[in-house]
Amino acid sequence: MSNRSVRLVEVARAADVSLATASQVMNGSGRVAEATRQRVLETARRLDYRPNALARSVASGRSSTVGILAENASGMFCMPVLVGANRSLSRVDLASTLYDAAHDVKLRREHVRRLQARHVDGVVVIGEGTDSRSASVSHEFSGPVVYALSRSDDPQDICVLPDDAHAGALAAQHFLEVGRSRIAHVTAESSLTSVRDRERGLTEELERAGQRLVDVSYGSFTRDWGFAAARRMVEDGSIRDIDAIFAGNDQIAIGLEAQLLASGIRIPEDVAIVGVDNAAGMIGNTDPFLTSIDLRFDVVGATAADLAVARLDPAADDDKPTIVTVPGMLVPGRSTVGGTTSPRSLVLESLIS
Amino acid sequence: MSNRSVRLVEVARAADVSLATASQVMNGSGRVAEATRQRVLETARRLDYRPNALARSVASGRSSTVGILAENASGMFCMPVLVGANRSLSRVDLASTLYDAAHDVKLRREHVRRLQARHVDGVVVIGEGTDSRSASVSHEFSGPVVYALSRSDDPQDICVLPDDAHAGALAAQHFLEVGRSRIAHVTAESSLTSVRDRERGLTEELERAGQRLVDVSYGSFTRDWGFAAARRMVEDGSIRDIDAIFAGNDQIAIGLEAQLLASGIRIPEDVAIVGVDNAAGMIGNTDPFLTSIDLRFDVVGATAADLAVARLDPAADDDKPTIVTVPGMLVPGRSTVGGTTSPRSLVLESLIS
DNA sequence: CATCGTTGCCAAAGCGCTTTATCACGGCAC
DNA sequence: GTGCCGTGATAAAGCGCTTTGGCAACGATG
Repeated sequence: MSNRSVRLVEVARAADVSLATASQVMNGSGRVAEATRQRVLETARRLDYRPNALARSVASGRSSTVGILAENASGMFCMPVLVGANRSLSRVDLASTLYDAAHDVKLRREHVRRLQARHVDGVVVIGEGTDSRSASVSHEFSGPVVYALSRSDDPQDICVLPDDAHAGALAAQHFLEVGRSRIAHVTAESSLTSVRDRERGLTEELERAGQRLVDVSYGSFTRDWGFAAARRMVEDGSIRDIDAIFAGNDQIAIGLEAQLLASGIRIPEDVAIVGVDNAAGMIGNTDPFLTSIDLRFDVVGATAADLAVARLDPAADDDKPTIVTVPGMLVPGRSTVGGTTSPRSLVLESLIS
Repeated sequence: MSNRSVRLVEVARAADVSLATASQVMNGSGRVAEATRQRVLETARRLDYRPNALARSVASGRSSTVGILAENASGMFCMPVLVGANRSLSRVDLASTLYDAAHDVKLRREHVRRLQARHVDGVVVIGEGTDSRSASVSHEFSGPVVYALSRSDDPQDICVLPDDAHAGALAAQHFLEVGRSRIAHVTAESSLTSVRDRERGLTEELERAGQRLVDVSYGSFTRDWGFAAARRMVEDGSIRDIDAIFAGNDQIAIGLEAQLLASGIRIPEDVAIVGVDNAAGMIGNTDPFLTSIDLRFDVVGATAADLAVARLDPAADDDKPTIVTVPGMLVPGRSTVGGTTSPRSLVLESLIS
């Protein structure tokens, strides 16, 4: 109810300068004597002046707003990206307006129009993962467009993705650190870039240590595939040749764990397991059972936003790496580091869903 | 790069009317002959005119934007609320700008200022649950402020919350439907409103069927509490008097399940379990093990937004129920309905014993 | 002393749209 | 013919700020 807010012109009047000068003081442009500048700032503070962002926008042509177009905001991975992007943006005093296409092409088009109508300064498109593709909207905007967690179908566009190869390398390093060397990889379709990249990172890092990957099974990102893969390994005895498994994601990892434990194989004593996604962390569980690689989606979002912000400034916009990757982080759990191996832990993790 | 967009004045010129008339056609105000109106609309379409939302805002004083202030966007429950609110808002062509206070009081204050500066038409504050309280910001805005998933500390404010009592009733109904009648309640601190409300709903519904609650244990919303409670029930034999447990949330439910299974009690044959939160659904798992009550946070968000929108219209804003509750929905899983004893359950059982 | 470059400030012209007050016009009643 | 009224359209005045061009005043320069 602090209804009528203070106008810049009132500040100017009170500070005994012109509106123009006051305006220049407020956004540090133009030439203003230090004394005057201070006087105006002081007056503004005294009157509790709040710039009217809207008027500013229409006058300057910039809305100080970045549009966020989520391909599907309900998706599991969207939130951290959104939060990261939002944090970055609010640091530089940019607002973000969210539009959720919810996988609906028609809705997405509408949203693009809305973003245009609102004259957002830039756009961050949030996809659903390394292997998701977004229809490019770059040509529909005059400002910068950055794709987070998705590849645009236009190779010119800037995409920010988690570093899948690095994730694989992290797993390899961790296994080596905890003394494992006979590693298997149980993952999803080999047609997926993320799958291939993770495997590449894993093998390269192993090779650097003079080791090599013992076994690879391609399937899908599901718990059932984890079950099946583990059963196969147990049945054909190949589990004997292995002391660690890098799982394509946490779902697979949980399936593996459950089946292995059921077959009397101890985790991590007999087989250590690392997953990807840090699902436990996502739902706020510290001290997880499963060691997992957090792909740092928040950083992906923040990076995308930062890139958009950087491109906002017309200066020096030439260096254009079109794919930017963000390194992940290994979150240790008892599935590799051991410690109290309570059966409880496993039950917990697998029961959650 | 469809750089320069069409101005309303160009539409006006092309349709051979004045700017004023065109403007009036565009937002249905003023008196315009039907023929003229059609001509203008047709011209606008032909030229692909997109109104400049910013200019409109500054001229009309309304920004067509609702601010969303999240107490902590990273919280598990925020996303669905946000998505729901956003969906509602975009239906009436309102943009939403998100500000995440991340539990930081100072940051929150800054965000409030930003929201003021941007002259948002209304605000939706997103809290962290029925028992979370939000500092009222209603007096800092001239427009409507609605609190979702949180109670404002000013009793005048409008708060939208999940219907905890209804959740309890749903659980009771479900238990009765699947033939259970000796129900226990394992939940968190009895000082919490949500806890008391859920219990009230549960007992009232049971009483309606001539049954009564057999046992209640208060603890906390953690797995460990679920364990402890189950152990106690097993040890003192009270588990014998029970054929179903309503758990305060999914974490407790998981703890219960794990411990009960470990004690050789079959789920759901011996004891059925219902949780609250639908955590499985949240991470995208259909066909969950645990039957759980989805509190419909998305609807909470949508309702909050709708209320804010309704209050936007100066007309008829008098009816003010300050607490609005949203009914939840039971999502059946195998912990009550049984069915295929999936490998997972088997694993769990064999693993424990 | 005339010239020039700085420095500090401001008047005024937008930005693209909304809204209000006004006006021209044709029909209708008297 | 005069007066009135309803209709449709418009000119013009904002909205609150940014930005440009220009103008004094001043010290430095030759």
